[in-house]
Amino acid sequence: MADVRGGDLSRLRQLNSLTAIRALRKAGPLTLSALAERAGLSRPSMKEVTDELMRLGWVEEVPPSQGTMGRPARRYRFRADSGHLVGVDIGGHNIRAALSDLDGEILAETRQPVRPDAPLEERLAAIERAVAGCLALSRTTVADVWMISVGTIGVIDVAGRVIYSAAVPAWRDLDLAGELRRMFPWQVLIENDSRLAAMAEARRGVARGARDVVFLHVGRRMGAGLIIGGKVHRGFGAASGEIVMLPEARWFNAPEHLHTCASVPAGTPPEDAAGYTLAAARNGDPVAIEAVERYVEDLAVGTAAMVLILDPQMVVLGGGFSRSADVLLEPLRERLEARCMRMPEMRASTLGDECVVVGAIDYAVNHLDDQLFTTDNGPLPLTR
Amino acid sequence: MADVRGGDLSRLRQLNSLTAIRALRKAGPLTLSALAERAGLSRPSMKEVTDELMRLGWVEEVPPSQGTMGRPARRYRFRADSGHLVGVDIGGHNIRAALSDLDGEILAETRQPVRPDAPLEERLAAIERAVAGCLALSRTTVADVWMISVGTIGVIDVAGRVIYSAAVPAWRDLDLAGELRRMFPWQVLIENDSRLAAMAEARRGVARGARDVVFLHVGRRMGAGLIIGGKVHRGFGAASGEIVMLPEARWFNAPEHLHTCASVPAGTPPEDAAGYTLAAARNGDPVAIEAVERYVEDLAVGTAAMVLILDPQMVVLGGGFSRSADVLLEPLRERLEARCMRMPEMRASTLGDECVVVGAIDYAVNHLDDQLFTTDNGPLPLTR
DNA sequence: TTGACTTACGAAGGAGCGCTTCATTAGTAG
DNA sequence: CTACTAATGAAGCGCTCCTTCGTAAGTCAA
Repeated sequence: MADVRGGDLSRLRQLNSLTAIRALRKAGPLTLSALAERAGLSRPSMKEVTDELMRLGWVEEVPPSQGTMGRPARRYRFRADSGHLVGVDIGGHNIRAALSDLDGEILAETRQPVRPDAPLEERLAAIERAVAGCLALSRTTVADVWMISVGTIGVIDVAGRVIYSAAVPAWRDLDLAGELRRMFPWQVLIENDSRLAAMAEARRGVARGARDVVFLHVGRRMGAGLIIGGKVHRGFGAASGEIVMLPEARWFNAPEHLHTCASVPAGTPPEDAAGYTLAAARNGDPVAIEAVERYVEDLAVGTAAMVLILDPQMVVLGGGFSRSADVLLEPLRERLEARCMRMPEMRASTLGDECVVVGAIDYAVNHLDDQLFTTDNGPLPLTR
Repeated sequence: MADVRGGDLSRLRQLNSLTAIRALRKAGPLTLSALAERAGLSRPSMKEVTDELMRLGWVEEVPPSQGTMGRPARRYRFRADSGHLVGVDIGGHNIRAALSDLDGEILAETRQPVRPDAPLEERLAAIERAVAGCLALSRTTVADVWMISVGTIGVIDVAGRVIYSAAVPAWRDLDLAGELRRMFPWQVLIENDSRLAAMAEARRGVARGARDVVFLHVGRRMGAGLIIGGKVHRGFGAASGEIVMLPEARWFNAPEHLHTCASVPAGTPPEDAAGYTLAAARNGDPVAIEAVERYVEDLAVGTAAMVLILDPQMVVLGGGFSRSADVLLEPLRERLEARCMRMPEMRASTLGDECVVVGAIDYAVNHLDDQLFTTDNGPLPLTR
């Protein structure tokens, strides 16, 4: 409804160009006839459209497919390499970066370890190194990149300023968007990491195709990301998904059950304790099993709140502990069934550690699509 | 993004027609020049567009405004009366109906009392009487109406079947949409009453203009309605907003604090007890004040869950008890401030008892707008 | 009442975009 | 080598919007 606007003939051409681009992005290389049919245009018209798109660098010809009847048809494909996107995951211990083409196809990935208590400069330098590494790996220059999309823990306000970050002390009150704009001459997007992970699941993970998704980040810290109507739901102050802050939802202290389980041998480093408990539960250790049960019991309360409030199509279990989804998913389902009106589908994430970087890329692709296909902004967003 | 599609010249005209309609709906009667400017068209083109719209019955001329410089300009207005919408609120004790024009301007309203335990036939007959009354009052015929939009308590599935309704026994498992289609030859919409009330607040009430709104239905029964991105959020199985089902959210039994307050004289009918307590608290009765405090304490938990999860722009306090918002709103705000990361604006509903009927109308208008302005469906949705 | 000024109207001519049609071309199948 | 298939490219048409310009219908001031 927002993007109905009138205009002259050139607008029609713009619309048809975008339709063509979209069809090519979705369905790979297409012949002129196929493209024309999909877009509802005649072939001669579509020819002009593709000619223009080729001139502008959005589309290129590929060799015709062989072995077909009749004269071989030209085929066109979207030039996903006419621009590039960078995704970054700023975690406590690691900074991951990835570079992708405009389709979100990942072309290079790097990782830079960083101490959680590293001062600001060190952390920013690590980001710069990670991104530079990606560019070098894929032989891409700064000018080839259009957008950088960053995910980080904590609450980031609408302007890209870090409001709150329990895990990374140096991060608090930082104008992250400003820093990034200083470092890179690209459009800057910033989002909370749980929301980006949710995005990744909804676009290429186990929740592909679902419009309303609740993503549970279960790990040493708890978090949640919401996809509503196929889009990241940030909330008015970019503070959505913070159910962990509500004591009655019992998320905040839930991981304690796993960390302090009596089965864990003394001297286990704290970051390994939960993993140990989960493994022990898998192997039948009754003490560990009980700890996991208490954990899931708490986890279920906050999760039920989200399910009851939103009635999502799917709940995805992600985050560090989701490697133990075999021990967690079934008990969680049982407890939710007792609490919820309508049970959503429940699945475990399969994307692993790259899930936030990948989500950052997907978020950028989504953003780009909006810019391209929301016909409001600007004349026509085609470049050379 | 979903509604970018190519097309020929007629599509451009369609786009421009819709733009004109939208401008006229939003900004009242406009001259040709004003209209052309808003739509970004030249005057001659806009003239043709309006000519066509007048031929089709969507638009009509009004007398030119006087006292202006230069030759008086023709003015056009959207003919909101070229179609009508019916809204119905099926409550436990009352059935309300309203008839509006396409702008949602209410032209007639009726109310039919009905016993909560009335059998199905009686209830359906009351609906029919209420609607017929509206038509008679406004001298509208069945053929003038396009759509009926119904709000009712309980959970209604996506197909319009009542899944669950604690308050109205006869309602359970009813194919309400089917019944309504049998009764009226109109397009049928069904929604939960809390969601419709939320819609009313977001379109014409205290939350006007807000995109993300949490509406609290506080009364003898508790409920919630969500507006996300300016639209009613139903959830995948139309079961959103049911936080009352979660014991830990402490909504379900919250009204008990008001009903069983020691200040209430013996013999007070149960439906008046809460009102009595709230009034007593307003007058400074310490026992009642304490009961209200306990009530708000519980109310705040479920509300905080919604605010933390969604981070809405605004929370609206509605439902029967919202008449006592002066006693409730401030304490609720205090408790939320202690729990939430970012405080949403908080307001009390002002729409009163008609809020659900009005919301039903607004929902229908919204739906109509979607049909009109989502350029996908059908050729061009213009009628005579 | 008249003349200057302002603003809208309506008709004419032109440009851009998409459509249909048809002869031509480049393959495969027998 | 011929028949068949399917895409190509050019020509001509119609629709929608644009610009331009002379005309019409008001207000304002003398």
